[in-house]
Amino acid sequence: MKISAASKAAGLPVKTVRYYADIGLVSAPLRSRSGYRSYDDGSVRKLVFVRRAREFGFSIDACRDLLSLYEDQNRSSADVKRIAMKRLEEIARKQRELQSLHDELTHLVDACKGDH
Amino acid sequence: MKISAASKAAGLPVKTVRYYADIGLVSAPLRSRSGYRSYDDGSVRKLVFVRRAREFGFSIDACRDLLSLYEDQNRSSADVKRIAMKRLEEIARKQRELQSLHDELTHLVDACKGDH
DNA sequence: CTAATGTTTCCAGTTACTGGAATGTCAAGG
DNA sequence: CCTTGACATTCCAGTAACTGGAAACATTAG
Repeated sequence: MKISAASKAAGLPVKTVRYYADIGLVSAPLRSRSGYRSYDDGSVRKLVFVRRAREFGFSIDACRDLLSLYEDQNRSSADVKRIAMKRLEEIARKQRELQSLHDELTHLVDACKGDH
Repeated sequence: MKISAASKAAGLPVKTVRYYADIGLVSAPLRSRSGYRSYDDGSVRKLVFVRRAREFGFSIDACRDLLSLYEDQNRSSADVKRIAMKRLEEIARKQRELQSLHDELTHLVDACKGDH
């Protein structure tokens, strides 16, 4: 799969996919003879994961940590769990905050139902 | 309320609060004799709103739009509703994406319950 | 009164892209 | 076979939204 197909599948701009490869976050597993990046399903899954994590404010470094959970077989189970749990707490907090934002906007919309 | 109290109440760094004032997103309603920014509850509420919106990837310009909903009395009710509804759709989408992220991490944690 | 802490402005640096130029590759049509 | 157009490459510069730090003034605590 060439870069534009991968970028489409991941929901990221081509530029960003190339950038992620440059900084060593998610690299294409190989290059074609002519130098084109060639992505497989595994790397696309990683790109999707990074896109979601980034959309919720996780830094590139945090994404690096999270991706390493998938890849580092030497990491202890407890270690993996600790990192993942910490992120889950953040996500739960973000979910609550998102709900507040949602409620505030809903209230705004409801206020428009009347006449004001 | 001076800037550090406002920043604490809003959950934003002092630097960021000052930055938001600089770019005219959320300004302190007045200055003390000595030039200190003086915030009231209304501006703190705006700061909290912006913090939440920013955390979910709304741009500064999008925040500007949303804040104007609170302030522009001349804006038509339908107009307000249209903008707010559009943002609500985005929020709903983000909620679904956040859930996917949550599920992926939960799966990771569950996989660690065993032995691997 | 003095020391510590808080605030100001200003300017430079950082993170994470994003746009654009110059160049190379490849499949399809004439 | 040739060329045209879409897609790829690298490299470098620019942008958005902060973030850190210096120099100077204000306020408060002891």
